Amino acid sequence: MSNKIKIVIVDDHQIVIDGLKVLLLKNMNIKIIGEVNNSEQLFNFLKKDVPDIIILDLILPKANGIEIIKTLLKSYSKIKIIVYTGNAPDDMIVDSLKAGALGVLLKNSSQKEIIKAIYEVYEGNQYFGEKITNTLIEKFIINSKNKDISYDNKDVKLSDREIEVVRLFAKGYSYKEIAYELNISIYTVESHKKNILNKLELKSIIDLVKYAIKNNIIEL
Amino acid sequence: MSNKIKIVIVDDHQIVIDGLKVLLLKNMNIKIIGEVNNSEQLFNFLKKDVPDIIILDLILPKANGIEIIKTLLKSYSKIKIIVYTGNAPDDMIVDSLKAGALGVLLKNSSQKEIIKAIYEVYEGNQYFGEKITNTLIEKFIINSKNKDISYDNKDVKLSDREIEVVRLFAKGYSYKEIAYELNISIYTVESHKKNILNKLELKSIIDLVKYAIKNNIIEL
DNA sequence: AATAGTATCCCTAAAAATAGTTATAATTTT
DNA sequence: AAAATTATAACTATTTTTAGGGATACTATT
Repeated sequence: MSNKIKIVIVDDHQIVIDGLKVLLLKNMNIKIIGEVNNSEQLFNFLKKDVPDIIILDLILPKANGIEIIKTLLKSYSKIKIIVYTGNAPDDMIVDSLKAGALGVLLKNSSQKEIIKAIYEVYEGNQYFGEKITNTLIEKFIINSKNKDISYDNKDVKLSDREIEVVRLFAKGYSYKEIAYELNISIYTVESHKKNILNKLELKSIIDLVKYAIKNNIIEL
Repeated sequence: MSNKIKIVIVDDHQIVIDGLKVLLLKNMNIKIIGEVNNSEQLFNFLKKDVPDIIILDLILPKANGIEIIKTLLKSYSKIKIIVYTGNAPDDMIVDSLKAGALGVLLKNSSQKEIIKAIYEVYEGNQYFGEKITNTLIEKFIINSKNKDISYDNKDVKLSDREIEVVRLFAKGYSYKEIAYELNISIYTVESHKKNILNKLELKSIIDLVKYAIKNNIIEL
């Protein structure tokens, strides 16, 4: 290998970056050209230098990992993305693959696995860490076949007002309380909720709570 | 310092352990005597060797960090605990302090901070990482003053059946669906729910969903 | 100028959830 | 052996939520 594989690490936990650095610096074919803690820093960095591979933590503060992947690949379609995640829910991992990530590693992966993932992904192949369950891969295959269209629709954005309504629902407020809090009619709250559920293709308030947590609208 | 400070690291992400090891091994006064990935391994380890300080990730698979701290301090009251966490919600951090943790570090802490935390906590002092907000500390102080009693009550354990009911509620099932799923009467589901809410001092299903997520009963 | 989206409000019937109680058999703990 | 907990079941009245509609005014966007 004449040129080293250029890598950027994106993780909000410094210790993870430090750990990865120590681990990857041992390898002569790999060069870490950047380390950033959030998506903003990442996009700023890319203006200056473009890596072959980005190792991306899916769960970053105030950012949606899936959105990052999509935005990234729109502008830099040649960058290979390895999702490197600790506690991300299965669905999110599946979504990241659908968004275009090539590799998935869990944060309890061994050194060997990480290196292997980098080589595989560098060649343009998919790589799944050992502990990525078959269930998850199946989910991905099934979903990617028949749900590719509906997935794009999930790009919908809620209006400020709607987000406010979601926030209050997720905090456990009733229709009545939300109406009072926002100084609007109970009917309006109903309408908002119906619209929100439609937009997001969700079924119930329970789903709304989970959505609110996933999207940093409320704190768990 | 004649004897080295003995430390055990508890984290389900190997990379975090690796990172911490590299970082702490530079320091001559500190010795890592153990590294484990979950609470089971931790308690097994402690049967053999007891450290001065445990660096504990609050969010571990299938375990409640707060419970770990309480159990730990019951049997090993001299161990100092530093909570080392990435994405744990504020309330959980507050709870960990109330449960007896001495230090709190976020995973984006600098090396200096980590070392400082270890020294401080070793001396028996509290230590909060730089980015621990004042709001959080205030929360802790306020809560610890007037809510110490009600906190102890939170030690309540749900029965297996109750956990099952929580799980289904948190997945968005209705009373009817739960009754059908568990082959019991809708009235029984009602009773269970009422008991659960009472026990946990929760108000609504929304709270139940959050409880289920926090306690790893469902995946987000 | 037409279209799409946002924010607001209204109505009703049916379904579901809640609050307040009670009760009983079985099991576990003290 | 007595007390507490668990799992089950029941009833009723009230409140809340859901699932169907429709409707108007304002703001962007095309």
